[in-house]
Amino acid sequence: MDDRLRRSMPLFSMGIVQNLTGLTARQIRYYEENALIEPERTEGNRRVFSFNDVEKLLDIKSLLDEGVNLAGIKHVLSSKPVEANQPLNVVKQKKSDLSDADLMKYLKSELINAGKFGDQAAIQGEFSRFFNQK
Amino acid sequence: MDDRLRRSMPLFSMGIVQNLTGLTARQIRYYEENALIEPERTEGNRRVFSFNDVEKLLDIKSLLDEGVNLAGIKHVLSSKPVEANQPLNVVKQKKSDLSDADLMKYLKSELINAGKFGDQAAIQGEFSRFFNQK
DNA sequence: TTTTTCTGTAAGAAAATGTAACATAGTTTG
DNA sequence: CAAACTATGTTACATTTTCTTACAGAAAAA
Repeated sequence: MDDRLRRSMPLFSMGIVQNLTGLTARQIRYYEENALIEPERTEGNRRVFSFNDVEKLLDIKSLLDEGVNLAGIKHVLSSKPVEANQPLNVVKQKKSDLSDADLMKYLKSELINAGKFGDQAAIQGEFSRFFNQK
Repeated sequence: MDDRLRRSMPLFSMGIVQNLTGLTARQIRYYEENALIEPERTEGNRRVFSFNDVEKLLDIKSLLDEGVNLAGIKHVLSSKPVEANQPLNVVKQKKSDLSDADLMKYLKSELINAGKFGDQAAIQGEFSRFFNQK
C-alpha cells in the first residue's frame, strides 16, 4: 500500500531520464515548465525524477509521436472527457448581442431555408430536436 | 432506430454551420482536409453537413479552446487510451544498436548509480519491477 | 578538473488560421 | 427568364503560435 509512495520517490537524474525516455533535457524541462511533470529538486537544485515522472514522460513521448501538442497531452493525461454538448450549444460571437430568443428565431429562419439542400421531409422532425425541448 | 440515419442526414450549409459552431469556413474546410469530418456534397460541390458533423465540430471547438491541436483532437475523439507502457519501455535511439541484453546491462549500471540521489534503500525493490520480470 | 545540469535567450520548423484572387453555384428580383 | 447578388469552392501566400534545438555562462557533482 506504500506503492504510491514508492512510485513517487525521487530516484533518477536528468541524464538517466533522457536515456530512459529518449527525450532531450530541454524537452523535459519544457514539459515541467508547462506543468506536465513536477520532479523534485536536490539541495543543489538538480531535478530528481520518480517512477511516476518517468512513466508520465513515456506517455508524453508516445503522444508526442502522434503529433499531439502539450495542451492535448494535458487533456489526455487528465482524461477529461469531452464535455457532452447540450442539445444545441449555439455559439453567438459575431452576431454577439442577440438574446437567446432572437437567436432561436434566427436559427429557425435559417434552418427553414435548409430545405433547399436535401429534399428530406424529415427536416421538420429534426427541428423538434432543437426547439421543442425545454 | 433510424436515429443513426437521421443524425447523419445532410442538412446544413456552410454558412449555417459557421453560425452554429462559431468556426470559420476556413477552419471547417481545414478540419475536413484532415479527416475530422466528412460532410456530403451537393451536385454543385457545396458541402452539406449532418447533425453528427455539427456535433463533432462543437466538440472540436471546445477542444480547440483548450489549445488542443488536430492530432490531439483526433486522439480524443477516437478516444484511444494512452497505450499502457510496459514495465519499462526503454527508448534506444542514440545508443541505437545495442542488443536488449546490452541495454539492460547499461540500465542496471546506470540505475545502480541512481542510489546517489535519494538514500532510500528501497531502490533495490524497485529494480525488481524493472528487471525481475519476464 | 571535468562532467552534468541549471537558467535564459535566440533561431528555426511546423501547424493553424487569416487573407486574397478568382471561378462557379444558388438565389433573388425586375 | 436574365441580370445581379451572395455564398462557396479552390489555391496560394502571409502571419501567428508552439515546440524544438542550439548556445552561453554559472553552479553542482564527480
